[in-house]
Amino acid sequence: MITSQPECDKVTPLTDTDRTTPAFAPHDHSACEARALDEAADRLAEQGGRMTPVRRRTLEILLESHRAMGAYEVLDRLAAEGFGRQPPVAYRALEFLVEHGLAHRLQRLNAFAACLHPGHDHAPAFLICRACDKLAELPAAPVRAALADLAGETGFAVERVTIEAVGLCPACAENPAGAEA
Amino acid sequence: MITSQPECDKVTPLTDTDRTTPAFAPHDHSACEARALDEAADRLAEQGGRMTPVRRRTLEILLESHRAMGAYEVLDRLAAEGFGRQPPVAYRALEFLVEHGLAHRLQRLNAFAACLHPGHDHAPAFLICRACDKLAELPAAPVRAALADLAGETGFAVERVTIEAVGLCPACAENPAGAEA
DNA sequence: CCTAACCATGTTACATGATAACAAGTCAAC
DNA sequence: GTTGACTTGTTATCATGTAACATGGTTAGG
Ligand SMILES: [Zn+2]
Ligand SMILES: [Zn+2]
Ligand SMILES: [Zn+2]
Ligand SMILES: [Zn+2]
Repeated sequence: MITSQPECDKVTPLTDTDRTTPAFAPHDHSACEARALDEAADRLAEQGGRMTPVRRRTLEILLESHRAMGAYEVLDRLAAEGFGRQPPVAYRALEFLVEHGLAHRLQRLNAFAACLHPGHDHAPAFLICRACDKLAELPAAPVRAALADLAGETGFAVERVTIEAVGLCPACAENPAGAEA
Repeated sequence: MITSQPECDKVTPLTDTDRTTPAFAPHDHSACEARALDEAADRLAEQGGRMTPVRRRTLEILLESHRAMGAYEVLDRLAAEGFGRQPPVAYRALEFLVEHGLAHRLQRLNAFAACLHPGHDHAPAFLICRACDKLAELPAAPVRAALADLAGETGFAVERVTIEAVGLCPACAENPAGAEA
């Protein structure tokens, strides 16, 4: 089950729970954040991209919560910290992160989220909690395989797939009021 | 294979090809269009919605091509035909169609497309050709099942899923120039 | 028939999301 | 130290989506 979908096993050993529910389950988030930043730096070194101040700060902002953030929400944060206050500032940093596999774009929300497994290329499925806005990345290989089967019958050549589910995370399902931060 | 995913078999018998590749394969499109309109009317009768002039015209516009259209593109068409020229006119009609299962919203494109199988509730996967912009609806039951398995492990309760693939349709794969209309 | 309630349609104004085009600063290579 | 690639910033504009309100039609009761 694990071998079919390579996940981050180079920097820190992860339990099975870590792989699929890091956002919903309580966890040591500062470690979570630090690990993602480390892996991001590694990945950029391999790829040749430059981790500049705006880009790093943008990634840190995305990593603070397990939520997707709108570009303008990110921009406000950047502007407040002395970076530029015009939309392209945020869009360019976000675009860079997405292109280098350090963040994902969420189509359903017109928003962006830090990638939790930046160690390698991957195209996960997302679970978006409509109550607390948290986000989980799932290994989507089986889902993609099912889709590829169907598409193959029609002769359609799939290049990129978006798989995003909206629903309730375990915490919010139990406690329909405000879930814990 | 067919029984697990109910598809339109009440109005016109459909071949297997009709079910999955109506947009990419050459076909009698005016029949295709007429059938979808009929089924839409039936469905609305069951549900109690009113098929008013703007709504009908909006659906017809979406049905003309097997493409997704932006709300403002629809609005231009409506305005040119004497309907209102302000955004809410188009958005309201489109929202109505989506709510009643007569059209779909494409997240990747910020756009809308007529449903080709409005006979019943369904949540298909979409194949979007990046060359000719045509669109196909696939029965997504197997894909959804694969996703439900994964989500179930995390305790996440999936409510709605978006599955959209971008790629090349058979015609455009053969002929990278402009495919036939 | 008249009216109240509801819904559909239209408007204005605004909020949010995204990009084009250009100017200026940084930095390494030569 | 100058060239050239890249990064960051700006202004201006476009695209997408909604809130709030006014008007007009349909319909059920009186
Ligand atoms: Zn975390
Ligand atoms: Zn939640
Ligand atoms: Zn057709
Ligand atoms: Zn095509």
